[in-house]
Amino acid sequence: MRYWLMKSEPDVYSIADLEQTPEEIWDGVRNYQARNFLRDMAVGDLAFFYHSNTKPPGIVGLMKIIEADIVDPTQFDQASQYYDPKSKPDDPRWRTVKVGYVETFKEQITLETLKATFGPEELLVVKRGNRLSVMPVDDAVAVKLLEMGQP
DNA sequence: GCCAACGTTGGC
DNA sequence: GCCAACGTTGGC
Repeated sequence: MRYWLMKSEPDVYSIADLEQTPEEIWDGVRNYQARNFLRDMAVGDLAFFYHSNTKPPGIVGLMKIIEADIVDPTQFDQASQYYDPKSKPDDPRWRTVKVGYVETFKEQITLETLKATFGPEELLVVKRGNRLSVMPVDDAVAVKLLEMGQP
């Protein structure tokens, strides 16, 4: 079982939205490195939900991978902002996962706290200029994050 | 609103 | 295939 971190702008999609659903296809990722990480995910993996482009940014909760290797439907939807005319239905370019809500942390772990606790080599999200929206999290770091989120 | 840090595009 | 220009992400 592996741990991951996945970013979303809460104005677009927040952990409160996921809690209401409470499962969702994680669509709209259009970056090859992030897609490759999505491809490596397996059912049962846990992922930290990170709110980006908000004040303050940080980890707000936990979700689990409930279905792996899903074709992202938005790539064929011309009405979607994620529509990709170069992707062919018989050879979809963008695959993703379905996530399920697990919990919202009592307190958000802010980016400021993350930077104070972890180095960029431990946790990629604290690295300056990092734009990757999906990334792996080491077991040891994940265990610490879970402790921080569940005081 | 600014701008660093990329990723993508397109001319050559 | 190179690389300048452009666009986007996302913290500040």
